[in-house]
Amino acid sequence: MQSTSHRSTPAAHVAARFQPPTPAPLALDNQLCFALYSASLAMTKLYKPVLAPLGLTYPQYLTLLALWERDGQGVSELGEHLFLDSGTLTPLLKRMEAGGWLLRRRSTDDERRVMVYLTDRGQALRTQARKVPHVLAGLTGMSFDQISQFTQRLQRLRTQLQSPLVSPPPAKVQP
Amino acid sequence: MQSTSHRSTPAAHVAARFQPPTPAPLALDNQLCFALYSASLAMTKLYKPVLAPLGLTYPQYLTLLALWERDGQGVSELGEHLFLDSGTLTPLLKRMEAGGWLLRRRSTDDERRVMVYLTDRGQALRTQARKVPHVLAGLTGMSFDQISQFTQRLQRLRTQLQSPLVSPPPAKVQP
DNA sequence: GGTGATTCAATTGCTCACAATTGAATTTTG
DNA sequence: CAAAATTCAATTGTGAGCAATTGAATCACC
Repeated sequence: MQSTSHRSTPAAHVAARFQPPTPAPLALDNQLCFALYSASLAMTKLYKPVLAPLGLTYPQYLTLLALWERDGQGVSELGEHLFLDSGTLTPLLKRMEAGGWLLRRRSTDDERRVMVYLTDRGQALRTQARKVPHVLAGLTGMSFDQISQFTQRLQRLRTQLQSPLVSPPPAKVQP
Repeated sequence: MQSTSHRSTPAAHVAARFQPPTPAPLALDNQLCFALYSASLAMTKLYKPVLAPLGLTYPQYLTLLALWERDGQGVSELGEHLFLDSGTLTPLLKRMEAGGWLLRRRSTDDERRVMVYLTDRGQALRTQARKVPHVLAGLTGMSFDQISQFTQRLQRLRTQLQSPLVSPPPAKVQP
């Protein structure tokens, strides 16, 4: 039996283990996207036990970071900072409101907007959270400087991904 | 009204906009975790329109990459490669089976195991997918070398996150 | 060779993440 | 000012991601 690809029955698949070695471009370990994806999942898993005692999930913690930096943001404003949309934030914020971290109040100026305010409890947590980055920095085994540089590189990547280049600029005149 | 923290009523929060500037360690943009998280989301969004014509989601595409590299893996074996567990993979693989990309067959050797085999359709897609990394590389505006280096850095980070260091080794004798 | 521990995938329940749509509020235009 | 377009958050539906549990199959040990 050759390693060519005439295998349509389930039975034939059982022996189907050998195939021409995957050319490097498609190997999982050569994918930037997979390295990013799996590293991000690993980071979430690392944060989980640190945040669980505080009663927070990872995206909820990020939301608090954004609110500690600026209290009283609208939902979409918050979404711009966190790169999340209302479909994600609305239920998340409702859970956080139920948990007593924040309040959601419709703006009096513009009743379409819903403003998000930290409660005293949400404010107070900032003190507790101050050690979180240090704990995590310790867990990564990276120096402060390494972390800072890597963070900046990822921010640049994010920016590039968000405004992707058109590979060959198609000579398009105005329609 | 001072910027101290006696704000318990909703009304008081409406004016609560000014606070002592967040010390750098808690700023969203100084968090490695957030840079990683948001870059990963941005990558997923970039892939979406590229994969949608193929009928694949991003995690499904990663699963195919793993299977193209080695057909006929067990669920947990696949999970080790993708860093995902059965709770994630089982429904994902069922959807992919329903879509005709792969087959799930219980192993005859060990009936606890479920083996995953590509169908002809799943195999055939590899040819189509060959251009995907190039398309994406183009969109990132990074050179092949830059991509490769960044990928390796992220893999190292992932490894570090997965086996975190214990900050001060607690002098613990055997119990 | 039986039994107790282990190893599996599957399931359940919860939380994101996002596309697409809805409906209300606001702004722009005629 | 009234109609049309726009801007909002919320909702709906789908697909992850994972902790915890279940139940079957296998293995280890006596």
